[in-house]
Amino acid sequence: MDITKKNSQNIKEILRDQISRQLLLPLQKIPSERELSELFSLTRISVKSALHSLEVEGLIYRENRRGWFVSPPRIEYNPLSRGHFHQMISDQQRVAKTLLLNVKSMVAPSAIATTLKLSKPTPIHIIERLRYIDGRAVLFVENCLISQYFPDILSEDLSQSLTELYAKKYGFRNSCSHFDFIPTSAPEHVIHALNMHPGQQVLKICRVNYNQHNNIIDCEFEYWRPDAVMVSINNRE
Amino acid sequence: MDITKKNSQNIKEILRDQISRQLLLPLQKIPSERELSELFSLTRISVKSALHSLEVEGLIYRENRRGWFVSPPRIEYNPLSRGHFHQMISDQQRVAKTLLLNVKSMVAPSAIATTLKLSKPTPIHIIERLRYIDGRAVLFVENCLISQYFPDILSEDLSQSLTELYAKKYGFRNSCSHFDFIPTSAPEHVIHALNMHPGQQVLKICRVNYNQHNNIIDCEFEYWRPDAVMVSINNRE
DNA sequence: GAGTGGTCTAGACCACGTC
DNA sequence: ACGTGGTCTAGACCACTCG
Repeated sequence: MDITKKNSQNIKEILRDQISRQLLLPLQKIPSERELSELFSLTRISVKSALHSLEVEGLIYRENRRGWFVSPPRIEYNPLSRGHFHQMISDQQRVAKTLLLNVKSMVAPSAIATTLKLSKPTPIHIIERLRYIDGRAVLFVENCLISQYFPDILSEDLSQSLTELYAKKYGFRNSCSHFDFIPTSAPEHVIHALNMHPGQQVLKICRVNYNQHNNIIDCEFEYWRPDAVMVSINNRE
Repeated sequence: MDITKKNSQNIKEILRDQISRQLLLPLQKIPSERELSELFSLTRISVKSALHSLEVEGLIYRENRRGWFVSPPRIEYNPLSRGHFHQMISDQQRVAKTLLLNVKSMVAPSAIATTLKLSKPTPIHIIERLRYIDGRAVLFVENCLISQYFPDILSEDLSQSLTELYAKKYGFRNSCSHFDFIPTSAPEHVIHALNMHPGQQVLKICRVNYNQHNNIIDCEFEYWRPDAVMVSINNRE
């Protein structure tokens, strides 16, 4: 009876249902907004709003101007475990890939200087990388290294695990890290690298690393597609 | 020149600016969508989309059909620290309040049975509470207690800290907890209690608690307004 | 060039909150 | 009773992706 009333609920239920029955599979494309609006006799604005709400739930995601797709299961991210990215992903029977985007050297701008607790102008390297799971770009990572601790690091292969490189090349062990997890939106260059659109939500993770002498040696900003991840922590006392 | 082109960027910048200059203060109401659409010569749909993107960023929030408001600073939530809710909030110079909404007793439904690792039908109590910071409802909490561990608990004051009550009345110490943090949307009754609208994002936290004998005694589902909180963790090794 | 989502207009009615 | 956001129509053009 109320079919005309709550059409946008309708389309949400049907898509949710098709996803849970696996008629639509992870990474698969959903029919276009125009097709859906014909199918359900809705305007594109209404369709868009329904899709948007499934996106927030984490069931589907967007690639900018490419279309809507079904989200794969979330990765469990455990900040207290030692493994690095590729190991974490393969432990969960998924395929990881890392792409080096960009390397910059500069004096730390004020936001980063604050995070690294620098009291005077200090040279840093910024390493920008893009990480894929099962071929999908889900994570943009920006590492900010205090240059003096890492002489000659730019000549290394920077698509490998940096934590491992720190240990092998410089003998640094991670004695302590601080993490912040913030649901927010991402800066322009991140949005672009992830094929997202300004105004979409990400999970931002700020991490500050201390070596065995309790010096801050670098910090890391991670921006995750919010449907791709959940944070999992075990607190033993 | 491009004023007609990117109006929705315009309104975003101006509101962002007014918020950062504190011309608009936390908890203060923003002019209505209709007023803004006149001010900026935009349709309400465009205004709504601009507001929505500031909402995702965490700068403003909505109360269902009441209007848009400026977000106060985020609370830092540290899952590894022992303090309970009221202490955590007052440590950050903010004012906490807890409201008991509802108490139910039932056999654990399957989703909760899974979380509590129950192998057979088991009676539980569900305690639903709403938590306020500075007068704003930001957190819906659902505690699921395995009844056999907590005889007669329903006669206690359930708006106090449950962790403390567990210790005082039953001698339980928390030996270990497991946390999951998930950006997603919330069930109907949660949305309603938080004055939110279906399809809005929340930060969902699932917590499972073990006592000193390593038994799971309860679990907790928290749903936070996503602009109200950041998760903060220190990992000492 | 065809198809996609992103943005936009100029209205309308509804459901709910507030007074 | 009035103001608020929530939903919706029926179009349009733009920016980008893909083959």
